Amino acid sequence: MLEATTGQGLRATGRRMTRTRKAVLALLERTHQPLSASEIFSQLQEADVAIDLVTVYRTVNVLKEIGLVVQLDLHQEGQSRYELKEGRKHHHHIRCQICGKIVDLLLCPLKKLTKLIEARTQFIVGDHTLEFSGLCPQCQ
Amino acid sequence: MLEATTGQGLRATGRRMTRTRKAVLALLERTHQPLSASEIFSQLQEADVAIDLVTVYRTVNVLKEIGLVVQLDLHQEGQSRYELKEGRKHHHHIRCQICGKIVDLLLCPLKKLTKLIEARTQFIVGDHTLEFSGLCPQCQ
DNA sequence: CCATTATTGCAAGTCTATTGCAAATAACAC
DNA sequence: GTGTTATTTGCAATAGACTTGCAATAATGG
Repeated sequence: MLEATTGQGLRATGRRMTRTRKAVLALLERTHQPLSASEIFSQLQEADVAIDLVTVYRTVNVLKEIGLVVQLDLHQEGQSRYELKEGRKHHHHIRCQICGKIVDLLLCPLKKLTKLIEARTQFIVGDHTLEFSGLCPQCQ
Repeated sequence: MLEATTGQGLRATGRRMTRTRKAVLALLERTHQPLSASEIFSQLQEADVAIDLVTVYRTVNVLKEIGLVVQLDLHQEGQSRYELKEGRKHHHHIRCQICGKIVDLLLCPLKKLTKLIEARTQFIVGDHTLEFSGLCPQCQ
């Protein structure tokens, strides 16, 4: 059982662990692709979990706020995707331009670069987005 | 005068250099920030150039297709921005989370990383997005 | 200048995501 | 378990970015 589904993080912020939130977390747990809100919606429908698309949006936002879920804005997709955080290290992704498959890149090369950018621009760097797209082995 | 506004790139693809396309190119030339479609629209209105928002969208798409303009998807902005290419080197940006100022980063550290990703994932890498956000010197 | 064909403006539509509000339900005290 | 209360949900409506259909307009080539 996911630590998350016991609801500590939620209750600690005055929120409740509900059936729909459990269902979204469980779906994200058994899915190994970052999912969009509409994908979460339709996959839960197929699994006979009654949930409104609006509730999906509200749920992923809450899960993001309490740090259980990460929001991804992949390269020119026009929609956000969500994946479980679950103590995983910060990482990036590559997405196949043809079949849409998304693969994790288990690295982030940007720590040194962040220092360099801060020195050059005088900004304080807060966050970054790094996403690749290309052709996966099957689609080449 | 911008090379672009003479229209070779357009005519070479069976397209025409029109007053509105010139106006969009000229605006992008004199503006040193990447602009969104709605910003292009409103700034042209202020400059008394009659143009429809729909035409702005179609124009930036054409300019992107013929390679005069680059489309940026900045970090969780929910809209695209456009900047002139004009022979400039591929580069990335940092955006202030408070005032929205966007500064060019005149570097791209990803050539070696691209090779590494191709070796590890067997993808052929086609493109990437790398955008930073943070606090600019004035907003700190 | 004329004919052809690309381009524009307007209206309507699509898609992602958000908000208001009444009804449902989880958490908690008893 | 029962009841109370605040959170959460579903539905409808709305917002914002962007696209499409189509008739009217305007740029090019002869």
